[in-house]
Amino acid sequence: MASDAVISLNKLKVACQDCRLSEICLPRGLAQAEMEKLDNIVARGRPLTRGEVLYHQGDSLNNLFAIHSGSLRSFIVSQDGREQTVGFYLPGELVGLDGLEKGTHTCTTVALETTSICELPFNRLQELCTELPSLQYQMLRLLGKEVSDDHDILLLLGTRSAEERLAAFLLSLSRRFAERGFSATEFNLSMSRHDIANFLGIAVETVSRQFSNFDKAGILQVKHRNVKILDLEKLEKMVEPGEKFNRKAKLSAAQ
Amino acid sequence: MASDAVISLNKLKVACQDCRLSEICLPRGLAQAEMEKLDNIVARGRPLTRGEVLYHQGDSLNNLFAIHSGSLRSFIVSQDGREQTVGFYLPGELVGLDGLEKGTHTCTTVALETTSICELPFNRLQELCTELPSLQYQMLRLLGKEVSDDHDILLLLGTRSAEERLAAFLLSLSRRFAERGFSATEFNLSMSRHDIANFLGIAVETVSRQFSNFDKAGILQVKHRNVKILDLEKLEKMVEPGEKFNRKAKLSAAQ
DNA sequence: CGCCGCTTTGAAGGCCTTCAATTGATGTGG
DNA sequence: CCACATCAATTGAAGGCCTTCAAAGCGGCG
Repeated sequence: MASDAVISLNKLKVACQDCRLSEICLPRGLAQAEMEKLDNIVARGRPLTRGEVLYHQGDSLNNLFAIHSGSLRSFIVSQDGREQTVGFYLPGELVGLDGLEKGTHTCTTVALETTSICELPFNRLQELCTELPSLQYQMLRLLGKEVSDDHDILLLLGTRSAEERLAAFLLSLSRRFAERGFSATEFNLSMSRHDIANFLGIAVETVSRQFSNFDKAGILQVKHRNVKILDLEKLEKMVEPGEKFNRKAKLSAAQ
Repeated sequence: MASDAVISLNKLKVACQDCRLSEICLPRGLAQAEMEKLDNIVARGRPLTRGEVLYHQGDSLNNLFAIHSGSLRSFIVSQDGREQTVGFYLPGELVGLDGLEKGTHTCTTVALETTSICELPFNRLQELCTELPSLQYQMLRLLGKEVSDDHDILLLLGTRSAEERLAAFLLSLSRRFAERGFSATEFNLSMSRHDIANFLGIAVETVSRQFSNFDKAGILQVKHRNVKILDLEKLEKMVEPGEKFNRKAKLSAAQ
C-alpha cells in the first residue's frame, strides 16, 4: 500500500523504499519502518524543465529538496550583480540547506535539464528528526558533507590553476556519476561552459582553452557537451601532482 | 548549584547560563531548563596557547567546540601539500562541523592566540537534540550558517579582486567584533598576513600592498596587527560598488 | 535557409605572483 | 642591557597566467 501512488493536491506521493537512490540519499541508514514514515511526508510535483527555478534567493524556506533525476545549479548574486555558482547537484543529493540559518534561501537554484524533485516539508522533516534519531543523524551528516564539500571548493578556488580546476571539476563529476552507476569516463555535461567557468572562478574562454588542451594532450575527447575521458590517471595527477606531502607517503617513509 | 564550578578529570564544568555569549552561541533560543541540560554536557579544558592544535585533519570527531574567548583558524591541506584556510572563528562560534559527514575531521584547527574552548561531546549532544527540539533547530541553524558563510567566501574567491577581498575580510571582522560588543572600527588581528593571504587566495605581498594602499588612501590606519578603520563607508562601497543590481533598489524603482 | 546563441580561437593587456632585498619586531644569550 | 639571530612584514621589479576584447565556427531551430 505504501507503494501505491496517490495524487493529492497536484503532488505525487512517492516511496523512498522503491527508489534506487535510497542508499545515497536522505533515507540512507533508515530501517524499513522508519523509511515508511519518511515516505509519508515526501511528495513530488511536476518535473522542472531546463532553466526553471526551484527557489529564488530570498524565498522563505518551506521545503528541502532531493533530486530524483536530472541536475541543478545553485548560485548567489551579490548586491552589485556578480554571480557565483556554488554548486551543481546530481540525483540523490539534498538541496536547500543554505536556507537553514535565516529561514530564507541565500541562493537561487535552477534546473539544468528536465529534473524531477522530491519535496520534503521542512517543519515535518524536523519533527520526524526528533522522532527518528537515525534520520537526525543522517541530516547532520548531509549538512556536514555540504560543509566539507564547500571547503574542497575553497581549496580549489584559493590555490589551483585553471588547468587544475577543470581537471578537478571533471574528476568530481566522474566520481559522482560512478557512484550513481553511470560511466566514470563518458558522460554528458548538463551545464554550459559559462556555468563551469563561473563555478571555477575563471573566464569562459579559459575553460574552452583548457578543454582544447586536454583534448590535444589525448587526455579526453570533448564534443560540445559530451566528454569521454581517455586518461583518468593523468587527470588525477593533475590535481594531486606529487606525493611528497602526502600523509600516507610521509608515514610509510618514516617507518 | 549549577553555577558551582567543579573540577573533574581535568575538565571544568561550565554554565552557558552565566556566559554572555549565550545569545550568539549554541544555547541561543533555549529555555532556562533546557540550558541547564546543555550545561550538564559542556566541559572546558585548559586554554589553548598560540599555535596549539585543537584537532587535526583525520582525527575522529568526538566533540564539537564552542569558543569562549580567543580565536581559531581552520585549514585543509591537499595531498600535494597545498594549504587553504577555510575560516577564522571568534567567541561564540561553533567549530568542528566539518567532521559530521565521515566522523573524522576534514580540516585542522589551531589557536591564533590564547583561546578558551567549550567542549561538547558529540554523542551526548546528539542525544540531547532528540530530547530538545529547539536545540536540534539551533544545530541545524548553525550548520546552515556555516554553509551560507562558505558560499559567501566562494563568491569572494570566485569573483573579487585582491582589493575587494581584503576590504570584505576587514568588514567581516568588523561586523563580527561589533556583534560581540567590541569596536567595529578598531581591533587587533590575531592572524598573520600569511594567514590572511592564504584565506583570501592571494599572495602575502599582495595583502601587504593592499593594506598600504588603504592606509595611503586614508581609509584606515594599520600598525602591525592593529587596524583602525577611518572610513567604513568607503570600505563598504569597495565590496558593493554599485546599486544597479541591488534587489531593493530594483523593487523600489519598479513601484 | 538563415538567424542567433554557444563555443572556440587569436591577440593584447592587466593584475597578481614570484623573486629579491630591506626594514622592522621579537626573543635570547652573552 | 645590548648585540645578534630569527621571523614577519614591507617594498620594488620582472614576468606569467589569465582576462578582456574581438572575430570566426558551429549547431540548433524557427
